[in-house]
Amino acid sequence: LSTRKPRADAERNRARVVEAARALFAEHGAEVQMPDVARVAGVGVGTVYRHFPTRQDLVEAAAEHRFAEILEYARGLVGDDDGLAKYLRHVGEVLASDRGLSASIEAARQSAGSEPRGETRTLLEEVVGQLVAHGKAAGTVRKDCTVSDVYMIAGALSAIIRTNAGDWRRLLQIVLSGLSPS
Amino acid sequence: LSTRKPRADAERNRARVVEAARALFAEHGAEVQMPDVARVAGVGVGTVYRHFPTRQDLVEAAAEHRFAEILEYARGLVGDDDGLAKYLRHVGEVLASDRGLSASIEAARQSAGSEPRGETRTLLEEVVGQLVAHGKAAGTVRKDCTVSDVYMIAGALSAIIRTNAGDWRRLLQIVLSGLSPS
DNA sequence: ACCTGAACACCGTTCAAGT
DNA sequence: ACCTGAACACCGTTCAAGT
Repeated sequence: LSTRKPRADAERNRARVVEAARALFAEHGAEVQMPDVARVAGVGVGTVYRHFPTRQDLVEAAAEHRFAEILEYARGLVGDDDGLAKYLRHVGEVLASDRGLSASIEAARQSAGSEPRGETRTLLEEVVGQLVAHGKAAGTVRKDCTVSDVYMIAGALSAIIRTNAGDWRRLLQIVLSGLSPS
Repeated sequence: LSTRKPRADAERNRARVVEAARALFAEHGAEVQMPDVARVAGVGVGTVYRHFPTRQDLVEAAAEHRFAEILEYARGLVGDDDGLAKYLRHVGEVLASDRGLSASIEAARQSAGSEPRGETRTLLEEVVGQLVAHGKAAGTVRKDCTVSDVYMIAGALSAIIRTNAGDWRRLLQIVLSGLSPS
């Protein structure tokens, strides 16, 4: 795709839309409406749709910095024997603090066939693989644990947090116990 | 509330609506529309709303027989040392075979403060309590396991199944391992 | 090139009119 | 007493007109 210099005001508007979306989704979750985002961003609805063809695209863009944040944290855990446990706890914390994020994760999965598209997600998968591998070597993680398991568990935590279906820390505790070598 | 004999056609219509809803929700999941239910049931939309004030009420009514089915199965597990594991596996099977059911469970949780209202759900809670207690006595279940844990796990399975976020049998395996005595 | 916001489409829900 | 379905409300998305 040919990406030529966008006009200055277009870029500014795009940034404003993402910023408004971040704030609104984090506080109110997925029920935020597009006209609201436009109003808070100070642009017309059409502008929102120009930059993000669908609501889902906006939700994902608003969640992107959270993934970057999580990736950063995960990198700091490489080499830690309890890295996987700490990683999942951190994911839980972030999800619990940003109501829009779990909606984003879920919705992204609904649409895409095989989910993690985007630079950040690919890198994240790599780092999580290292955390799993290190845990196995250190004897803190079961030999049959996979990166897919970790994704699925993050999805489960996300669902429990989003629907308020219970104490996510308790679920994490159970799951981590299940992932430890017998 | 005063419940006086409803008219015969009203009762017949109600049954038709539930029957149509069961079939449609099970096959197409939560995206089924109210006018579709009305059409398949052979009644007007207004009639659907007369019997079920809100879409959610209809979804729950359509899911009721599944809960009854699960309760029945759970009763047969009382006294089985692996009752809890078998119970959760069965819940997974049912959820995987009825796309509307997990939507129902999730949505019910969204609305109600403390979820399990209705006769069946109360009885179910009782039986699950017995399964947990028996497992502890038999040494197949951790001492700190609670009925809430079991509900939360069912919720997690439901979410994974509904969003196609992974292999629910694998999640079940991990969680059961986590609930076994160390 | 990009922006705006009125208009459209879709679907849950209501209610005036019928039997 | 209950049923019907046209009409309303709401919200995601589009597009004709503007700059």
